[in-house]
Amino acid sequence: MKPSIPQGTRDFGPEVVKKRNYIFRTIQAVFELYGFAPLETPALENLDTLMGKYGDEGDKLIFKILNNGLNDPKNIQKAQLAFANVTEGKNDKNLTERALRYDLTIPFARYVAMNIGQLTLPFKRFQMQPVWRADRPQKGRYREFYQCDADIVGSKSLLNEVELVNIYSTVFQQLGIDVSIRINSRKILTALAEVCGGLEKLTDITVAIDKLDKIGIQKVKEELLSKNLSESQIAIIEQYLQISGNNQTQLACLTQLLGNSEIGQKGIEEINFILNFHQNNSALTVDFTLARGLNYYTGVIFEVKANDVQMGSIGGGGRYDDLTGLFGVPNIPGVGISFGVDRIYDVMEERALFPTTISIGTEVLFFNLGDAECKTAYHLMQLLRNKGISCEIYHENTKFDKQFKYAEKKSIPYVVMIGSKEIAEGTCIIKHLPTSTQVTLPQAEMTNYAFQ
RNA sequence: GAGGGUAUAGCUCAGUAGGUUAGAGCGACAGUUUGUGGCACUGUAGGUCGUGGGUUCGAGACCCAUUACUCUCCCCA
Repeated sequence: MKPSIPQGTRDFGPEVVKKRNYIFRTIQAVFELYGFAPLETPALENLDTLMGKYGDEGDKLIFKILNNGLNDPKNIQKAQLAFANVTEGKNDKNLTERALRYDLTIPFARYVAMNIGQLTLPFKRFQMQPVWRADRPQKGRYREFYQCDADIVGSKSLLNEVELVNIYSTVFQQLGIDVSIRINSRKILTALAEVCGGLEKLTDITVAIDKLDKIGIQKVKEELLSKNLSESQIAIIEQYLQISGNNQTQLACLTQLLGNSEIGQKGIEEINFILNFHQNNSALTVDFTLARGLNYYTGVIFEVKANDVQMGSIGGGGRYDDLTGLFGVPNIPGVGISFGVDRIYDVMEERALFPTTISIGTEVLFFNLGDAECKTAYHLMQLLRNKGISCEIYHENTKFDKQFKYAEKKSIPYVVMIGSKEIAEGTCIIKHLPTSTQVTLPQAEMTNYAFQ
């Protein structure tokens, strides 16, 4: 049998894991710096928990897990009936009642709803775990990928949004990725829908205008036309989409267009509040075409894209006013952001942004030059390890050539050579491979040598 | 869910209008070199050309099917 892994999943080799961990470490350190506490939830959730939370398209992409014991005689009939239901597009508990986590936000909401009595609000948590989507894989899109989320629940304050923007800026600055953080408010989009065709058109409108930079104004208009919007309504949307200029100019134009709408005004105020805190943040730009697919957002929404790289968004998030209401605990507002680690990795790889230092593993290789020599070397090596220096000893007594090549291949900068001559003298040779220089030291002084 | 592309050695790929024993570079291994690697030279190993069928005197190449991978659209991190 030819070994393989499922489509859209990946193995991560040692070098890749080191680089990924660098990203995780960076993000986690910033999360902690801003006062977020860690949380982990199961890979599996009850299907009920997830269904209906991500929109119709989202529901289709949830990986469902087949129940066990379907072949048990007492289950067979139920299973067959259930299967018929499923082929009609419905879910049936007799066939599947668990699913793989689709994102980290809904499981978090579920956790908050279950533990609301124990939590001190506002509750700030971060979570870095894989999620699964039954999507067709392509560039920058995987079926298993990691998200790093930070959310705050139990606070309506826009200060939270301000903080989240700061987290985005800090992380991407530390990683060296040049990004633009786009910001909009669902309230503004709602106001637009109120003016053009009513709230039931909100999704159609947002989906269409979200594609503007991809398909152009003409195609967007065609799509809106096909969704039964009138010419005059489309004209307003076109005006809306043509808003341009710097952040202040755009807001001024928008106020003219939607300022009469109460909810529109609120949206504009929100954006203004955040911009005021970030006057010197050139990465932050308002973008009224930003919509975001997940339909639980109700307020400010974010999306982060790497500049000058052909890649979908590498982060996103927004405010949701009543996510826990879905689980029976109403009136807990929340806001959060997410980092797409896998795409961030791809961007950093493409841009060669990983520091070279993160790939260093073993620092010192001890040569194996015979039984007695090996024993001496081994004890010296343990002394070095006790000082926190990572060491290896070559696994067998073979010629220098091989041992050098091993060190070179693993990018081990130092080798320590102890042969019969050194044993007799009580010395050792430390050689630095990159510079091809070496020193001979008494063995007792080796642990004081400045390996670096 | 819809539509493209690719599949030849461990890796990256050649392979010309179908014609004899399927090639290169890199890598691996061995030697030149039994206490000093990277360089160089020499040599060795490694492929039922994704799988199954068909056309043909003859198929890596052409046709059909199938599988895997990859990209685009929808949607999304």
